Amino acid sequence: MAVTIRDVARLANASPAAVSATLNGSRTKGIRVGDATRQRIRDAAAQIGYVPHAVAKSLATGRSQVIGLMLPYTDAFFDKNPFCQEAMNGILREVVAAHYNAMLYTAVEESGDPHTSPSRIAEVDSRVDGMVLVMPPRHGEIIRRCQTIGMPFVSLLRPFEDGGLTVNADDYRGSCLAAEHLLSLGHRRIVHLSGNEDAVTTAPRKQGYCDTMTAAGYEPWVINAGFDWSGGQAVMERLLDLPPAQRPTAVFAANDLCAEGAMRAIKARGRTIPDDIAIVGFDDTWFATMTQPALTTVRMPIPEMGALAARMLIDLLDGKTDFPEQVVLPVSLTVRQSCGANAAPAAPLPFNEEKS
Amino acid sequence: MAVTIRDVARLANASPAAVSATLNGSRTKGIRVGDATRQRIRDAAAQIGYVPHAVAKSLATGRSQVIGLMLPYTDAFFDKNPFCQEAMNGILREVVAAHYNAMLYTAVEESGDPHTSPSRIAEVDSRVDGMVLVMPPRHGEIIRRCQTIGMPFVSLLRPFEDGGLTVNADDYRGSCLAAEHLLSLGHRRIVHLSGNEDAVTTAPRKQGYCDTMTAAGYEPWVINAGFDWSGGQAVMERLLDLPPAQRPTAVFAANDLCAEGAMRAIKARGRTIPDDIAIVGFDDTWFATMTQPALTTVRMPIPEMGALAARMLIDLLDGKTDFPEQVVLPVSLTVRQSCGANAAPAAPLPFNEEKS
DNA sequence: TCGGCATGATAAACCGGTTCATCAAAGTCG
DNA sequence: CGACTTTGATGAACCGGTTTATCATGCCGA
Repeated sequence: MAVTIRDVARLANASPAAVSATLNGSRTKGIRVGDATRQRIRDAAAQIGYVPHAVAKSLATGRSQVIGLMLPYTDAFFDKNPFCQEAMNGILREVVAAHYNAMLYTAVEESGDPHTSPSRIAEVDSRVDGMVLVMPPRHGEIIRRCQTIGMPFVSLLRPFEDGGLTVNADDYRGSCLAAEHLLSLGHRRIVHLSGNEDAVTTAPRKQGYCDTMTAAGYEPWVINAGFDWSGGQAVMERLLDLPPAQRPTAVFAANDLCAEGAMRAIKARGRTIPDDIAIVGFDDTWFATMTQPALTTVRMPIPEMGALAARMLIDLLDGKTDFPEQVVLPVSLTVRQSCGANAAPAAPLPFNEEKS
Repeated sequence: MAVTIRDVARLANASPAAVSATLNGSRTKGIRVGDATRQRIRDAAAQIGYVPHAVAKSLATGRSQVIGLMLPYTDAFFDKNPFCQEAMNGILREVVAAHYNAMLYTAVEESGDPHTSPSRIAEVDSRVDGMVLVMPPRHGEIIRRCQTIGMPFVSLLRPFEDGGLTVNADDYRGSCLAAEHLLSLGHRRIVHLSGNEDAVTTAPRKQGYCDTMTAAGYEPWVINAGFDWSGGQAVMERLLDLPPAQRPTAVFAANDLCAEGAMRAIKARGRTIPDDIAIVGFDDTWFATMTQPALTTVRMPIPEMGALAARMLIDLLDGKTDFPEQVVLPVSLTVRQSCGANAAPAAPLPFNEEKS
């Protein structure tokens, strides 16, 4: 049923070798094809609708032109968090542009079933030329597997210590920006809702906040809330139970989602944002514009980070070696309404704006 | 470097055929292996860490255990709309459970570059056993390609007329539910913001609304706004310019995103939802719980639809044939605050309603 | 006229699995 | 005991490409 290279060869009165060389451009090694034959082959291929068999080609060449995407498969990330979506978007842009394809792998959190999970990791197999690892759980295990079978990989959002090429954002600096911003608005009792303990971003985000607070002469105040919004909500509810004098006047959440949870708790108590409590998030995913009020948040260039990781992997596969092992992309602060720095449209105070 | 089946055979003092039969369970046809040999082979394989070469296996068997996912690659869908994310989530759940893998394809809206797009479609190739088409643009073209090369496929959210197996939700019925609900709340001037003209869901959603309104003796009122939130916002702004007596008292948007846009416009004018204008959306993606107030919307079981589509494809690949060509899943109305039917509780509880 | 060389082309050996056809040995039955 | 079946095992031919090694030819200069 399928039309093979030998069919084309027969029709064009040529050899399979000549067909292969012709259809793959002239980058073939030892095979020379004359112009006349070349033309006959092209015509024949077009005539019978020849399409190369990608699997056979892959077996013969040892390259598949496919890169694997390893994503976490938990509600908090894959399902509900726009982060993965945006990262994937950036990755795919590069992958498609480089004429590669993407194969999806999902890493499960816990290997309760000792059969399933190792087998899924084992599937880091001959079908892909390399891997982009988007902060999968059990990252070390996966990396070790890649290393033992010689699979090239680039990690997105993972600690350098695990080895390999990594792309990260400057979490520490981002936290400094957020804390400095809130301090500059006059806040003193600023609480930081920190993220999942096992995430690589949690420690530097915590540290940046703590260092900034301490340097300014104020007490750091950290409560773990996780990356999910329910965590932010639960923690915020407890904080609102405190007597007013001990209550925070500002919240710096580890995450946009967590910030949203906190905002819900605040609004549910009839408090207003940013007047009663100011909020700053982290990530600047697309839905940070959708909260009420719109969320002031630290901007990570997520799609760009994904694109860069993919680009690095593809370069690596093409034999390039002259790039840094660890890339840290800069972050910035996107100021919207939730922090109170921007006057709300209903009550503008245009004369108070100060540049500094 | 790589360890092959022949290495295992040599070490175990057996033939490649025996190794293949042993490691693939006993579902092999003509090859019989004794218990002793079987054990030797298992030991040998474990000892030298044999991992089957998926590409070679694929070439030999003609099956790759990979299914292709064709997704639209436009901002409105892939980037900003949780729909694709949720559908993908459902699809992946089934794919992984069936020990398949997923390969990602992106369909671009317009083939401005005549080179890129056909080649991407041509990549519906030997690497996948079947395709799940998630409402890709230029659907007909892709389907035709699948049909000519005999690639099995299942479509998600596409017209029956294009042929093949399809999974849809009952858009028409959903619109009826929404319109009936608003009518029952006493609304008469209900405007429907309709979706992208080229989307398959647009017509039935429009129709359900119109039929319900007409049947109740009221004038249908449809304005095209598209699926993006900016469209909803722009249209709503124009509507708010109308004199109060002509202004709609309720909006039924084709989409949660579109509904959010409309809500923004309303809130920006200082109007309140649902007291001044009631809102109902469509889809019930996760962020419908995040709007302020929480959005009343028609629930499509998106992950379930994705899972079903994947399940159908896998069944098809396994040779089953006894299922309907066209599946239409039921929809329901999720009543939250934006329609005014629920007295707005001060404390929203939307976090727990993930299961239904 | 002959060696050297560039050109055009091909047969055959891979890549790493699966599976068909064949065969030896052992067990079963009349 | 001979015929027949079952069990255990294997060599070799696939799958559809790529690539190496080899060869035939024509052209050049000496």
